[in-house]
Order: sequence, then structure tokens, then C-alpha cells
Amino acid sequence: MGYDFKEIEKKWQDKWDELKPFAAVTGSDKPKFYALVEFPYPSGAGLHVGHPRSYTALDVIARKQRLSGYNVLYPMGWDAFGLPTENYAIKNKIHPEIVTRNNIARFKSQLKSLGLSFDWDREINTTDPDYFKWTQWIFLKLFEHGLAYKKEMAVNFCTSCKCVLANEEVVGGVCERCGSEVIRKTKSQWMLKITEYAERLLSDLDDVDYIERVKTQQRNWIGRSKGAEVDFTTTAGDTLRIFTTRPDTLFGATYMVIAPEHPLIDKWRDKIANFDAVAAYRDEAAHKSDFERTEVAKDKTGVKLDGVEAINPVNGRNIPIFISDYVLISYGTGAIMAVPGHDTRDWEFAKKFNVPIIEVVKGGNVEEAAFTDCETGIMVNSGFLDGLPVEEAKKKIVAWLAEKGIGEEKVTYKLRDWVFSRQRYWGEPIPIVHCEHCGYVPLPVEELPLRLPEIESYEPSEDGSSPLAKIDSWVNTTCPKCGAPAKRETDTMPQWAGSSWYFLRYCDPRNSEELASKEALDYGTPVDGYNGGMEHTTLHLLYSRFWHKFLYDIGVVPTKEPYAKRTSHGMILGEGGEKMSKSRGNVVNPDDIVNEYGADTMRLYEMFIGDFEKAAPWSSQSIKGCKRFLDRVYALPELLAEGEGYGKLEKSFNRTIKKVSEDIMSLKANTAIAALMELLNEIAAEKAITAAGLKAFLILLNPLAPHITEELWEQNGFGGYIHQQSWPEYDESKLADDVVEIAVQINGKLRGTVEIPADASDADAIGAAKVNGKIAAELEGKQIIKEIFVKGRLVNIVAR
RNA sequence: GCGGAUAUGGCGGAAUUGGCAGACGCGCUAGAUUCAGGUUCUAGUGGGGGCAACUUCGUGGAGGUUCAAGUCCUCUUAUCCGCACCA
Repeated sequence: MGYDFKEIEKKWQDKWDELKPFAAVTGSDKPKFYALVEFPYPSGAGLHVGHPRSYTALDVIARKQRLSGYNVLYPMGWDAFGLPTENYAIKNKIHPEIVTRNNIARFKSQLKSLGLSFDWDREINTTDPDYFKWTQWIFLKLFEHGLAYKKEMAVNFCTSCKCVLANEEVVGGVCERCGSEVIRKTKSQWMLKITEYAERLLSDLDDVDYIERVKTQQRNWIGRSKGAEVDFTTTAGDTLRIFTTRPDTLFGATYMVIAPEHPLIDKWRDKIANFDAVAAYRDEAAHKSDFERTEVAKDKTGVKLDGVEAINPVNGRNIPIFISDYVLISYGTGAIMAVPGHDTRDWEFAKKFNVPIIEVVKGGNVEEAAFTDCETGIMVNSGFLDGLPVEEAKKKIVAWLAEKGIGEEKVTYKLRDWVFSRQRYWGEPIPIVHCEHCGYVPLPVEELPLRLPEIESYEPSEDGSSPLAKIDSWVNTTCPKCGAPAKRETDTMPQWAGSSWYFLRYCDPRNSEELASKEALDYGTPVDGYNGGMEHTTLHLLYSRFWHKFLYDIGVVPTKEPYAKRTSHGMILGEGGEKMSKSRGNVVNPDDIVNEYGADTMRLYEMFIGDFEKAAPWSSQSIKGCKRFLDRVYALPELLAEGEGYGKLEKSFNRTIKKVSEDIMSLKANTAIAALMELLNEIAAEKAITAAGLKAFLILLNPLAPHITEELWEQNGFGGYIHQQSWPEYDESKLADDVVEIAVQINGKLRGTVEIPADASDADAIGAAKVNGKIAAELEGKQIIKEIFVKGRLVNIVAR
């Protein structure tokens, strides 16, 4: 057996190209459904088998929704700016634009070979000036609203890419992309104030349908902590402000710690007797990369400031001040009050530096270990807080601080502002001009897009500035405001920029007046189903939610949140269960699979491979089962027989329609396929299928295996195309059996089965069970204690 | 260290959410077709016992709740992922 999938798939892919049946209709009066998958970075390696898992899953939904009467938008595009292309360009002396074009061509033909129903008329590309014009426009709007600013700051600098990285791009102390060492460097950077949106990014998660682990990761990343800021006076006269989540333990604060970068250190230079030691420690900390700084986490280090002490406001006691790199300048106020009795880090430090430890919450043994349980516990050694439970003590001390004017309740976040500059060529130029008289001046909107200049070499310079800085003719310009000579910003935007709003552009991709028209956005947004990898949960997802909220605030988009629903697929692993990688040599190329088995088999297998959300190993054996199934489907018309409706399989068809409809929408195509396989087995056993049955079967299978079903539809002369048909409906009344087989248990153990009418009463069912020969024998001479009947399931008789 | 998830046959995985564990597929065994291999078809396939009807054990491990536990609770082990001195 077997069918000529090569010919059939080519035929239908050409047909779809010609007829464009999957184009979303502008101005349709049908209800809309917006299905979205993360657009790929068109790398030189071509499509990976992981890509189609996500794309097929949403393609199945998109096709099913079209058949169910929706005007479906299922678009695709290219997130094409970025380092690998640029590095390839540097190495091979080819313009990144050409590299990008070639890679896109390859990706596109690969995607087409899978029969994905993308609306190719809406294809977008982040490197297209007509697209990035609007990325730049959004940046100017952010700038106009004070959300983009320039800041001199220590940044992560990749020694190999010669490039500044966002915190999120540093993984385990090394560059996320190339794995090289990351050091700290001070540079003037464009920043975006995502922190201004922290609270909304957190609380609005309640209104969206994201899978729980995505929400959890976003919450952790935003990292909201409620506590208080408290002012400590010092013997130097200056006030030292700290942040704490445990203001209730203020009486237990026996020392202070400030970050090595804290500005007061320099101010106190003359008062610190051991300034040399302090400065040495500070230099040491500055030279450590973030990685080293966190790597030595176990052993606490620090230097005590001689000559300056702080005064604990609750009891007037003088307490020492240390500098230590376990306190981070970037979080809170860069200074803490240390309560060794009730904080593990403070406890370790106090033990090492012989600082007194005071117990202020009862319940542990602070000489043995810090007692950190803050839920329960009663305050001790804490003056006016004594005897209060922790929660009440917090309220009381905050009120006391407020009254004295030396502190207040405060919420802080781990989330930091977004470092938005890259010293690279292949990115969107930042449309800002620096004028000596006017400062940073935005380019007038009419001058957008600001294109990249043609250059000879794409290498960043050794000092870490962008290759654009070398192009004098581009850099030197005039100030849009005063006309004086001025210089262009030479940094470009990070790759995250173009992907932060792309889903909006799909609604109206060729608009040259706006990023998308109001009507298009009103109709198209929000995205109804967005699927992507877990690796984008904290970066892309958060950044695009931030931009969307900003665009909502300035009246550009109609919804607060961009994505109504977010799901995430598991990785496809190599045959042995490890990650697929070139170095392991276990990479499966989708082209090979399509060649050997066909796109429909490939699609079916990727959907059948397992739980969509979990990682699953590829199996070159298992895929054969999917091919066999399609071969059997291809032979199905041989069984065509006369008959009304679904013939003898009325019930099975109705059940399968229900199951497949539900499973597809909840991304459980694996069990939908299993249901179709079961139905096929039943048809085969019956050796007959009615015309209506064949039609329904093909439509149910169509979203999963579109080519073969189009072909069979046509071959059997069912009229029109299968993609024009309506999704079959099931009849609720035909789902249930008249007679059901239920289990009979005695003392919870299965002892037999009995057939009873589906609507049998308790008494009838139990009666039927008892007269069953085997059951009766078992019950012989026993006393019945309890009888349980679960409708349609079982009877359980408890007997002794 | 903190947070999250997962654990079911030889393998990938199902299980209406507390109700007949192992659907569906792979693999394997036997038979048929074939010169042979492949394909296809038929039957079987969690472990132990039995010729058999049947019986007993069984969802990482140990307890518990319940008429009934893969599913709920407590403890525990292993693996994966995320964050990592966040005061």
C-alpha cells in the first residue's frame, strides 16, 4: 500500500498558493479568531523539527476554526535582526541583508512544504524599513513620554561579541549567545522604563488566560516585595536610607551593610579611618564580574567602616556599618539594616564578623541559626512591639516610622529597567540626534524610517562602540531643532524591539500611515491564542506586554493586554532523550522527514508524539505508525457502502466528533488523533463506511493532515474543496449507550461486569449485580454492609 | 538555597478529574501472504501462578483518608526547568 504523497502534497500546496483560501478577510462580518505563533529568527541552519511542533498545533486550530465559520488570522513573519546573521556577515563579508534574504527564502520554502495555512499576504520582516519605521516610531513615542532615557551605567559586556547585553541575556555569567565571558563596563546606554509598568504587568496577569507556569515565571521575574524604607541617622550626619521587608525586626538590627558602589562611601572619605581597606574592597568588587560576585556566594566578605556609625532609631544605639558585596546597589536603596537573628545571610555575616545577634521573634534558637519564619511568631526584646504577632508588629512599626517621619511603607521590584542599546550594526538605528545645544533630539517623524547606512565592515570597534560610529557621513548631521551640527546616535536597538509589537502589524501589514489602522486593531486584537517557547516567558512576553500597555495608554491599541491566551510547547528532544544539538549529532532535519514520509505524516507525528506541553523524544520508529494510519485512510474509499447517516457507527462518529472538536481546541491533538485511529479501526472492522461517514472523517482529519484529505475529497467527487466545508456537528442525544457494561466490585475489588440499561436505578443496578452468578457465589454466606452504585460506572458491594 | 514541574508496561503516552489502570501508537511474539527481505493481514502482548475459566501483585518509595486512590493528604527519593546574596 502507500500513496503518492509527494505528488499529492505538491499539487495542493500549489493550489493553495493559487486560491489563497487561508487569507484573513479584511472587513469580514464573521467572528474573528487570531492565532499566533512566535515568528522565527531565520537562522542559517534552517528549520528545526521543534519549529513545526508549535506551528502545526496552531495550524490545526486555525484550520479547525475556519471550518467552524471564523475569519481566521494566522500570520507568519521574520524576526530577522540579530547577532548570528551579523556574525555570519562579518565572517563571510556578505551584507546581512543578503544573508537574511537567503535564510528567509529557505525558511519559507520549508514552512510551505509542511502545508501550514499561513496568510502569506501578511508576511512581515522586522528588517524591512517599512516595518522598522514603526519600531522607531514607538521608540520616539516612548522618548516623548519620558520612558526612554540615557544613563551612564555599569553594563554587561560580552568580550567576544564586543557588545553590551541586557541582564536577561547573561546566563550563568556568560553570554547567552556565544558562551563567552561577560565583564562589567561603564557605558552610556539607552534605557526603557519598564519598571514604571511593574505593578500593572503583575496585576493584569489576573485577567489573562496564560498557563500557570508562565504566570508564575512572570511574577517571579517582576519580583514584588512589600516592606518599608527606613532612615537611619549616622555619626557622619548623613541619613542612610534602607529597604527592608521585615520592619518588625528593627529592634534586632545590630549592624548595617551598604553596597560597595554606594555613593555615601566617597562622601565619607575623610571620616573613614580605614578608607584604604574600604577602597581596596570596593575596587575588588568592581573588577569582579557578576558571575564571580555571585559564585562566591557561600562565604561572606566585607569591611567595617571605621569612624562612621549608624544609629538605630528605635533604641538610639550606635551600630557599625560594613560594606559588602552581598548587598546589591541595584536593588532597593543599596543599603540594608542587618538583622542576624532573622535573616540567613545576615546571620552568616554576623558570625564571621562577630557582631551581636539579638532575638526579636520568639520561636527559634538564634545562636544556632537565623529564625526566618515570619508567618507565626511573637515579638520579644522589641520595646513597644513586645508580645505582638509579626504581622501586627509590621503595621505598628510602619505607623510609628511614618509618625516620626523617618520611614514609610514601600514596594520594590526585582524587575529592572531595560537596557535598550546595542553596539551593533544589524539592528534598528535609534532615531535620536545629539546636539550640543539641545541635548538628545528626536528625529522628526517624516524622516522615518532612519535606514542603516551601507558600510564596509560590520565589526564593532574594540572599545565597544557600534560599527555605525565609523561612518562619518552618517554620524554627522544637523540638529532637527536648531540646525547646528549634531551627531546621530550610533547604537541600535536590541532584537527584542521588533518582536515587541509585530502581532499588531499583522492586522494591517501594508499601512504606510500608521503602524496599523484603528479599525484593523479594533477587529483583530487581542490575539486569541499565542503559542511559544518557555524560553521567551520572561523576556519577549514581558517586553511586548510592556510596549502594548504603553501603546494602550497613548490610545494606539484598544486592549490592555496583547494576548488573551498564552500556551507553551515542550521541546522535541533527540532520540536518546537529550537536547537536539549539532555537537551531539542528533539533529533531525524536517526536510528529510517530509521527503521520506510526507508533510501530513510529519504533522500528524509531531501532534501525536505526546503531551504538547512536555518535552518528548523524537522516534524514527514511532513516526511509521502515523504513516500507516494515513495509508489506511487513503484506502478508506474502498469501503464506501450505501447507508443512511453514519450507518451502524452513528454513536462512534458522534463521540469522535465531540472528542476531536474539544481536544484540538485545548491543544490535545494527541488524543484527538488516537480517537480518529480508533474510529478507523471500527470502520475497518465493520468493513463499511457511508458517504456521510467518509465526509465527516475527512473533515475531522483535515486540520491535522490537510493534503491527503483535500485529495480524497476531490477524488470522491464530494464537490468544492474540503477547506470550504463546515465542521461536523455532533448530536448530544446520540452519544450515550442504551445499555452499559458496568463493573461489579466486592469490597473494592473487581469481581465481574454486568450489562444494565443506562438509566437503571440504584436498586435495579445493584439487583442485577447480585443475581450475576459469580457475584452471587461470592456473596454466599456473607453479610452485606453497604452497597454503592455510580451511574454508568460500577457497583461496589461491601460485605463481610 | 528558593520557586515550579514531573515520575504510569520494553518505549512514546492515555485515564471522563476519586470509580473496570495501561486507550492510541511503536516495539515484540506467533501465524498467513512472499523465492527472500520489506509491505500488508490475523491473533497475542504489565509481572507472578495456572492447560484453562481464573487468580494474585501492580502507577518512584513509606504511611494515611475513603466503600473505592495513578488521581486527595503527610513524609521521602530521583530527574528536569526557572531564579539565584533581591534585604
